[in-house]
Amino acid sequence: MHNDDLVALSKIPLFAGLSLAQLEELTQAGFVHALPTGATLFEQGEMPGFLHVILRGAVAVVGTAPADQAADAPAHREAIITVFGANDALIAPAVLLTLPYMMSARVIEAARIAFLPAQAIRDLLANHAGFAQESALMLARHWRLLVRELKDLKLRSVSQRLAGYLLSLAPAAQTAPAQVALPFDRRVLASWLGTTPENLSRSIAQLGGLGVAIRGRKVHIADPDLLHRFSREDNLR
Amino acid sequence: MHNDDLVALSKIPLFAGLSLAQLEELTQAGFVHALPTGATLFEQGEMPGFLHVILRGAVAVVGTAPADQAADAPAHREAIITVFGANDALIAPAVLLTLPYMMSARVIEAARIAFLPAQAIRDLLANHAGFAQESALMLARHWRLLVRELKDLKLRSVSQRLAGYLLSLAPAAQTAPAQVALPFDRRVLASWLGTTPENLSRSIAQLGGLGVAIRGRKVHIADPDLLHRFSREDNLR
DNA sequence: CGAAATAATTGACCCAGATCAAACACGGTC
DNA sequence: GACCGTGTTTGATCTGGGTCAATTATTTCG
Repeated sequence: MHNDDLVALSKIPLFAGLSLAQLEELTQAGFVHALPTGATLFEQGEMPGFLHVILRGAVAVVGTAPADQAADAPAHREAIITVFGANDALIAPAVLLTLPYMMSARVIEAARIAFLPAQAIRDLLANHAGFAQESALMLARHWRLLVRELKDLKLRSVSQRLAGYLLSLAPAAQTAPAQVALPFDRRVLASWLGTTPENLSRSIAQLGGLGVAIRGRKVHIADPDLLHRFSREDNLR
Repeated sequence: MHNDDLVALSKIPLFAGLSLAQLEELTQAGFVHALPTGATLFEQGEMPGFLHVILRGAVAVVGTAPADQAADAPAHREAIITVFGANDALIAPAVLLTLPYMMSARVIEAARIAFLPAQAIRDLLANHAGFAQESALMLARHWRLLVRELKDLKLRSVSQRLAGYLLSLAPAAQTAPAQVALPFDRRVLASWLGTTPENLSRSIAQLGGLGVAIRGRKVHIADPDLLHRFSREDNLR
């Protein structure tokens, strides 16, 4: 494993408590891969072999509906459950519990990813108090992310979710007009927001009436405050 | 705190690693309340003061949409995000991270609940390796529960979710007809499944065609296997 | 550069599930 | 047993968002 990668890992809170020796032992049997958009890290149902840590890029975690084996096969559906970015560890729960993945993971933005052996991670959890503590805190944060998605899905419309998402891209600019860039293509964005590309288009058009102009991946938000009120977002993260 | 309660707590994996002395210290500043259906444990937005552990009964965790302050107030919506039962610890993430609750908690089945001071829990996380490890494992399990709900919501119909829920009530009876009882009233069930009571009724009627008879809270499943195929559930928990 | 492939938008239509409203079905209580 | 309130079902209608299909950008690449 390259030294830069080791340094990057050591800066992630989850591993910050490890001594250099421990970190080197952990990465001994691990490796780093650069993966292009579209690459699959693992499939739903597989047993986890590694904890994946994203050093750069982004990975979507997608759930796939059990295929219908009826004669009129209806194109197996799938949905992005959540997206992980740089410095995130990918699906620790399956790794820690030694249970099969409930979802598949696909690279959606060219990524550099560390593969750390699952057993070594489990050993760390059992033997390293600091690691266990950081694991708990990380999992707690991840839990809250999912809760937010669940609340969004049950309580807000597609347009509201889109509005909220656009605001989340803008760095805290509450009143001044903001200019942001969409990090993903429409298909990914749609699936993440829990809708279809067609509908996303319509929602984008709808937000035009609230001072949002989107051309390509460039987004101009004329009045963040107005948008925020429309999105009906609670501030709870 | 009553001694029976102490014993009950000590049997929960999360606290199993504590010595008797540590457990007593933890419960020193805590207490146990018996709460009727409808009681509220905490509200969305509040800062957590306690970790709640359910000794008996059940608690629903509900997200509420920010009220619309427009003139035509549209009855503030809310949705059950998940339900916790006996031996579950309620929303450790907010407690561990010292962040406001993202949801409210309401008793939906007469409950006996231990209130453990949040700060004591955080201290345990920092100082007790076994507790930190068990916390991580518990949070990992909870994460997978939410993932399942998210997948269900995005990929399956109300009837399919209902079918899956009914099967989850029946203890592993894969082939033989099964008789189960709904633990909650229709309103709660509907909200949990992500629908309305009216629609739940219709879904119930629909399942009649698959050998499911529901009268009151008694459910008779004539052919669990048929129901299972209809529900299109993957076995991933 | 221009053709082919891919991505995004637009339009027409459909459907699962929500909403509104009314009719029932009960368990309690007196 | 009659009364009342709550919980449940049924019916009619509406609608957000999905699906299908055709069109119009964008890329990608020879």
